[in-house]
Amino acid sequence: MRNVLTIEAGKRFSFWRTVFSHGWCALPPFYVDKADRSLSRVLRLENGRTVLLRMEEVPGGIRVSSPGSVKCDARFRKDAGRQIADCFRIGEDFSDFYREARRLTGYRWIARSGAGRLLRAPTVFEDVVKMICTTNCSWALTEIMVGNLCAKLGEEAEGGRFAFPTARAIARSGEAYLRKEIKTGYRSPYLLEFARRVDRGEIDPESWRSSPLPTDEIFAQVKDVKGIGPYAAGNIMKLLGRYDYLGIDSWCRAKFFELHRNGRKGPDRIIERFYEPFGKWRGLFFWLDVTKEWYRQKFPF
DNA sequence: GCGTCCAGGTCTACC
DNA sequence: GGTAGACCTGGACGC
Repeated sequence: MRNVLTIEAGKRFSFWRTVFSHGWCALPPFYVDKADRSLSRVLRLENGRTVLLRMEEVPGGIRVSSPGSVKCDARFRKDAGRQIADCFRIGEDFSDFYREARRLTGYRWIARSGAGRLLRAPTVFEDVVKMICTTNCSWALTEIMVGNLCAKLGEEAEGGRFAFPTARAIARSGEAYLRKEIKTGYRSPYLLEFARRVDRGEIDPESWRSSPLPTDEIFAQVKDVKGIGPYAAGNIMKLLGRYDYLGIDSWCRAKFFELHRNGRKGPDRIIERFYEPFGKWRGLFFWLDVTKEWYRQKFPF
């Protein structure tokens, strides 16, 4: 294993809080190795090559190493460093969020622990495809769908691991193939249409991360993708760094009513009203509220 | 082992 | 604008 890069992340950064921020770390081409205390990921470089990289926590940052024979020049370091920093949201400013969290009783743990960064893929395309694969099914089925996408349509990297497929690879696969081999079921035409529009350049999801457009306009563009409804769009917005939407699913809904209404159920507008005072950070406060116990349960060490 | 039912989020048709 | 039904799969359950 060869050290290839160290990414500075600052004092407030928590590697494992970010890795276990939600379910993405369990979906290929991310791989958590609890025994090795590392997160691996297959990256597609700008030169078209795919590499498997291993990431581990070091004080104030992330150490990146490679099990393979990657040419570790300045161009590689810049490219891989940018992609990994993007996944871990290193450049995102959370100071306003932490200031708000410190002000609120019951939420001070957030600033103390460095929670709040949600792990994301290097590309918005991958995040959107994965989010469609989380809709209307169990998590086990999501794992099957994403696993098949990588293993059957992604490019092979070192160690028998696969990259996430490109828009072109999905676009060329066909609906029958997606249904039969990838097990994406009725979502197949949605995935196909999205991949084809991206491949043809009709939509540019990557521009959403840096877009100066108001949040509601980006939300409308995200929701314009077939197969993306309020839940999926709200969560994609969080991965774009905009936290105005809650992205409520059945699990979060049940957890909220368990935490705040002694299990008494009600309509979603009760949840929306509860988080309205949290302003532009409400989506993040909502997510951290319902998943507060996750970290203690999932943290491997 | 087989059949049935249910959960999960979004789309479309209909009122 | 609101609602019902269809979409597809895995898992739970009963026989």
